[in-house]
Amino acid sequence: MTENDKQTEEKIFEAATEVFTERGMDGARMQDIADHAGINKALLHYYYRTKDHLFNAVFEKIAGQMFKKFAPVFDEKLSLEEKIRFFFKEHITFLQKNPRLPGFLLNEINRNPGRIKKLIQQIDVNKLWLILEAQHKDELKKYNITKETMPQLMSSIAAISVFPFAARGILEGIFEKMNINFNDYMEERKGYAADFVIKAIKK
Amino acid sequence: MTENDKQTEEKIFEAATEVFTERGMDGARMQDIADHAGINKALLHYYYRTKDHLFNAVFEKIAGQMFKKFAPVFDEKLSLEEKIRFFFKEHITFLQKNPRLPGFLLNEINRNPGRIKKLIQQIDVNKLWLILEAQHKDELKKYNITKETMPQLMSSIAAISVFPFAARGILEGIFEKMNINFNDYMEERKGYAADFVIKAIKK
DNA sequence: GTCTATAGAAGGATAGAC
DNA sequence: GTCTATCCTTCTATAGAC
Repeated sequence: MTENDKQTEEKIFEAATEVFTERGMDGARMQDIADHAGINKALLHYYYRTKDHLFNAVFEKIAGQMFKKFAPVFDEKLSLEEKIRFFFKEHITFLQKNPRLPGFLLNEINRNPGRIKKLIQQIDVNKLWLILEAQHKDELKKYNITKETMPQLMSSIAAISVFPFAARGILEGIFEKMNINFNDYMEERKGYAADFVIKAIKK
Repeated sequence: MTENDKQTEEKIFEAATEVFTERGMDGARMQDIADHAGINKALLHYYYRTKDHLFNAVFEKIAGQMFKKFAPVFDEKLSLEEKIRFFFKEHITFLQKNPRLPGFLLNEINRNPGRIKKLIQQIDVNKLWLILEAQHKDELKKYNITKETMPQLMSSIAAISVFPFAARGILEGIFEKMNINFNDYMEERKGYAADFVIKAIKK
């Protein structure tokens, strides 16, 4: 693969990411992607054969990025409370830089749940619980966290972080009349969300 | 409009709701809608002229239903805590019966934020706050709720209720390995979410 | 590797018979 | 009001020249 190859393939991938996240698989047009990449439609097929191949490449990259963002929580040598603060700060900051990813992913997974299966299969939830339990054995006694309520808690944390971006269009519509800026709201949310969750789970 | 008209138009609308919520505007096919309605493609155009008209009819009906579900909270003669319990119970029950609505709405609003503007313009957020304040003047002192933090709180409540349905594909993938049933999880969530939020906002 | 031109299929919309 | 047949545009994908 020559240097020039690399550049073109890269340009196509970036253009495809742009267009797919903006319009979704069904709404995206190969012509539009070619225009964004500043090249010809035929070249897309030369590098990626079909629209489906190109989409899958983009989807898997983005889905991978998204899930990776949850990982550091299980490595960091932080208290449970610090981990929660760390997560919201990092995750929301990531989403501020990639605000369209949540809507894109949620939608495409709904259209085709099988797409995400492969990625999810790699996650061993029971193992993650054991890690958390080991890391915070004593600390856990201060919180209402059990293996049984983990799904409720985890999905609530994800919801609080991800939902505002997925529902951005609605929120901005409402905020408009209250003179609230979406970015200010998200900035404030990093701390609010952490306080909110920590308070909720304390015994 | 004859009785027969009514039946056909109704059948079309129901079929369109089914197909649009399942595949989205871009992914839906007029032929598919016609098949679901058990009629001919040309009839769709006879009743709704274009795909766009038909979609808008479906979208506005669904968006209206969704927003109406938030209204009773401001009418009910309940304590703040009871209102929160009432909301999660009612809203999640509604979504259990219409599990694809969240994903559909969030996605279509992202594709075209202007679509929801008209509906949102009718909501007077400042007035809603005044109502809440009047209804719970004394009670509010026991909670960390101010006009300033209302957006954070409201969006968190919506998130906790709506997100699991929008992310259903991901959650079911994860739950599968833990032998958790999505419906059981949602049933449990009605109470969990209420406890969670009430705890979080108590002073 | 990149382009132009075009094939081939799909899908929205309409004409016209009944 | 409902159907069949068909038009016409759009879009993915490929052939073939350079």
